[in-house]
Amino acid sequence: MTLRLYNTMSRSLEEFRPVRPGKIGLYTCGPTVYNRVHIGNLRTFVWEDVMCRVFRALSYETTQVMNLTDIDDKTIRGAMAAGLPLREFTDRHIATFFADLNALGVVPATLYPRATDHIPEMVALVKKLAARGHTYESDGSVWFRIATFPGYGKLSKIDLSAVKRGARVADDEYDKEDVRDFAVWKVAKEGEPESATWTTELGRGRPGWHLECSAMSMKYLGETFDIHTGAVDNIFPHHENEIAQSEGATGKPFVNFWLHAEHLLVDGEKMAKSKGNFYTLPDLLEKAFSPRAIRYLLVSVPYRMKLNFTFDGLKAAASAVERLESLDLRLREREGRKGKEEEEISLKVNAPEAAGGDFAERVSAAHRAVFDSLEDDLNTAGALGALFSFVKATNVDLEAGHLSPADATAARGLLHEIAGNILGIMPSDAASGLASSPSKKSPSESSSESRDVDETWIDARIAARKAAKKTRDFKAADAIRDELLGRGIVLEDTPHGVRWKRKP
RNA sequence: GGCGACGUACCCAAGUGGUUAAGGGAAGGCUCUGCAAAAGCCUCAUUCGUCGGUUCGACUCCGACCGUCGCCUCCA
Repeated sequence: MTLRLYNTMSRSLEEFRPVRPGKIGLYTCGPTVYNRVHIGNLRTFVWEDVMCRVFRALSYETTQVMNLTDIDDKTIRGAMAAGLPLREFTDRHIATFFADLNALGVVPATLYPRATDHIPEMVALVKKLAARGHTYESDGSVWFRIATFPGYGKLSKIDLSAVKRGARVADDEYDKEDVRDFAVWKVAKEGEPESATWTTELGRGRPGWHLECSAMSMKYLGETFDIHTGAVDNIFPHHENEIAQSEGATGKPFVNFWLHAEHLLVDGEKMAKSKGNFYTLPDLLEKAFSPRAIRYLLVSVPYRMKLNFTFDGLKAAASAVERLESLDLRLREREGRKGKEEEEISLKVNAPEAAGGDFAERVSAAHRAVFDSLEDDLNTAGALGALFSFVKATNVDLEAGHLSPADATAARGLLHEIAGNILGIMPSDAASGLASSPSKKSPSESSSESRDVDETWIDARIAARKAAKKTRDFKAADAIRDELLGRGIVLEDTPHGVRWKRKP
């Protein structure tokens, strides 16, 4: 199987070919940092994270650049409302953005360039466009003249000739020749804060939206690079304008593969603050859902499908994650790390015919099945299906005593490789920063109080309960069980002894 | 109006021109257990929105229709 990706430009599945063998240059459209990102945003960022992990697992040396758009109308408005300098205002939102990514176990991008750190690059780009005759000035602002770029509309397939050319814009803020034209440089306006104004060769003002992505992507990835992603709403006008700016300036193809994630809906509707169905990550964590369950839900629907977010779905996701963790726990016990008591029993009971080579083959078959799905346009749902098929088969073997400790180790290896390293819904060997259990604390401030009920105390209580059971004092035993439950500790009696876990 | 996505069991969802239509959740049953809980197993769509067409054969290809959602203005 080879990697195939759905290219918005061609509207078809294409075999991926990198510009430079073995390497991938990836630009993932990042947030405008004026508020807390919502779970719809996070769906896109988590998808992009999985994409990077898959690329790296396929041995592509992947450079991921994600912009932070920290200058535009919204950030200016926000800064003014907050009474803060622009930079200070956007710093705060960048901090919560990273906190959210970290809480969901997103592996950081290679680079997070900020628009305001690239004013000179943007000015240079505008000058390049001007030199090639793509711009005009009006009232001190600089506009991109769409009419000079024949390919305009090729990504979105929107036929803008339907829009009346030369029509005076209903927009009373700016003057432009053609409704389709867009600003690459906006002249400073009355009342705009000093902190959001730059004095450059283009005058006093600020860059237009779109420009930062062209300037920064080409700076860090080259004038032609492999993959550019975002959500579907970016297709027009954002990405369309990026193409115009970039190709207008260089005369070269800008991007080879355009990938776009579908939106997340809540209860079948577009998420909107006015509808009361608007959620951020802290909103969900407060409801005691684990980051892993949230991530599972986001990953369980392939990126080109709309994802209908519901709390029922989130509960289902939490259960699915527990199934994976249960298997991991059982495998760990089979590996014999949980004490000699179990060891003796297994020796007595099983004398297992180790599945050995057969089992190794099953593991690699499962691995192949998972990657067949992932390489098919990042089909995460198919990958999960393959993973869970393996989970079921492994449970059956485990139950039948057919797994040797070495088999268990191999199975755990696969589990952690796929669910951990690739999908990020279990802890991986590489530390991912993904919290294992829900907590009331927001990811930004991780006060670790109440989290740790002392383990030696738990063990002591379990021992006491065992003693009580031995004397058939079930009342006392049950009392201890309830006591532990009250502290969030769930006991499980298994044939091999008691084990416990924290209540999810 | 223009562009686009989607419609598979109670919910989520993969997938294929032709042997038994993945998987997860829920539900029911069973095993285990002092009782529980947890866990594991088993069961759970003769059928893939509707109607036509192509075909020896379609859920999968084509067309129409119905329905849901989105973009076309800021938006992940």
